[in-house]
Amino acid sequence: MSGPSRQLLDRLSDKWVNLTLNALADGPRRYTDLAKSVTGVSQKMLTQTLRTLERDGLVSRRVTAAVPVRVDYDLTPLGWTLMPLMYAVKEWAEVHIGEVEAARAAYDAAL
Amino acid sequence: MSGPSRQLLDRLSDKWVNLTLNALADGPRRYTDLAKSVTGVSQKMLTQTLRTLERDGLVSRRVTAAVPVRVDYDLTPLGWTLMPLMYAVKEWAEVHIGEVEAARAAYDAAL
DNA sequence: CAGAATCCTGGCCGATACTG
DNA sequence: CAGTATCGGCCAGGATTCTG
Repeated sequence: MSGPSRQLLDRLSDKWVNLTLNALADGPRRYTDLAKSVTGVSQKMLTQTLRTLERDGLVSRRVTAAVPVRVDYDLTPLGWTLMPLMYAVKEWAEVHIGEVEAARAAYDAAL
Repeated sequence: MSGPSRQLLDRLSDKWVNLTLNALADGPRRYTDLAKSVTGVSQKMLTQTLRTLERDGLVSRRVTAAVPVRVDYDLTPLGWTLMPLMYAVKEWAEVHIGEVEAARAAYDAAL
């Protein structure tokens, strides 16, 4: 595998992409809400991740003129086709973390 | 989401994990074969990725005494439960790269 | 063949300050 | 509120060399 789709896979493997997409699974979220629900993300990385996802057509950005301004992010139809896969990976991690930790313990004990 | 399963998700989001797991989808592979089929990976990163996957119980490492030595990597039963998800993500990238590139062109044109 | 060990650097990313 | 801009440290990871 190489070429453009390989670069896209690299992007999907970014640390914050899965978390951001999953945070949008329940519908539109405001910027500050995302910052809170994506644990550990810095302002810079959240903005950078959202910009990239927007440019790639996975996320939409809607600005509501007001004081202060309001910005809502949402998954696009294309983004929705990816979300189940991201969710499945996240779920896999939660379901199998116990087995992984057991494997680590066994591996470390064998040193 | 936070805690141990979050760390595991971070590891699954590593750049080389998806590619390495997918390279093992068709059965056991030798180290050098993996180095060739995982395009762009350095020896250091391949070894590091394989070690981590082995420690996490996703990949097995079998050494055959010979001159020169032979090492085969394979998915464990646990690794096999994750593989379909990694494959689906890789497939998604290949199927939707066109739409993503179109979205990028549209985004850039709107500047 | 399958790594281990070392050195070194680009760029990722957090922290901080500022703004419409 | 939702960002942008800038600076600097730190380390991921490439290149190289060496070995069982």
